[in-house]
Amino acid sequence: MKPLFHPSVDSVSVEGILHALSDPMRVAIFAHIACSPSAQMCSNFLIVHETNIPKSTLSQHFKVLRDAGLIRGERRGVEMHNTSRCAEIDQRFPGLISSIIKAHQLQSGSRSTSVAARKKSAKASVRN
Amino acid sequence: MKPLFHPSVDSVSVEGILHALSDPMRVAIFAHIACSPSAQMCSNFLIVHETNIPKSTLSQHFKVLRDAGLIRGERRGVEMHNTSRCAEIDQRFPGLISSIIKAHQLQSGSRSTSVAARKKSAKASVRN
DNA sequence: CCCGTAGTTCCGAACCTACGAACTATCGAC
DNA sequence: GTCGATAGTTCGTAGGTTCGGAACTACGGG
Repeated sequence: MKPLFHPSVDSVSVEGILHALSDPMRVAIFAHIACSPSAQMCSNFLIVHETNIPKSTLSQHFKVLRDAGLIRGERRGVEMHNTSRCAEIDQRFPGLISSIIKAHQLQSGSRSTSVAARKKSAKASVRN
Repeated sequence: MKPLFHPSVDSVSVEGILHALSDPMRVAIFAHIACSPSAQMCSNFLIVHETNIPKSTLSQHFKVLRDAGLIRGERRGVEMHNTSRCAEIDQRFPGLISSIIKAHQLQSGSRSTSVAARKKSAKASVRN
């Protein structure tokens, strides 16, 4: 099988990171990985079971996060172990990731909006 | 003419901000506005003259930044004055904006890549 | 070898984005 | 007032991106 692509630390771009994290599903996933102490496999997420998102979409989201350099994926037998690359990135862009995560948690704490609902409201505001 | 839409401070979302700033042209514009002490009208930007981007595209970029709650636009006669809403946002998401701007400057400082070239390279990496 | 599980790839439909052309609004000159 | 220039917006469309179902690959267990 094709080996997974991971960008080198100094080829990750701010735009790439911001793009990857500008999706509610992906920030949620990334926040989960970044916060958890141990590696996580793809499908063991609250969000995944809450929203029963299709596998293909999920796979894409993980790919985007990998391509942005935010996470590292490692095949372990049949399943995939994902770990955050926070430390590396923090060295290149100090404080970036942590302040995004902090803001994300602040938001999801203060609002009772679900992950699914959030996306629509974002698009609705465009039409004004 | 239709009055400009600006979201209230507490209806701005992290995703919206990240999306708006995940475009090289828009971060550049926003960084310029955020750093400059006085209001700026639409077309007085280095980037605009460097890349001679069409007006319609530029207008869209400004709209995205406004809709994300990052800037405030004010019609002053025939031209438009844009000011950053950093202070307001910083109150809601402390440190978010400043760390993004810092990262952006760090990147554009260390790399000699032009704004125009950056976008392509981001897309090229997807195909691996 | 066969089956179940975990992910990936393919592809069509829906959605988003860039930019030229046509439009609106305001100011200044005549 | 009307003509023209300037600064932005809106519209339409071609090209690109994303979502998700169906079909596929990889590995492990029985």
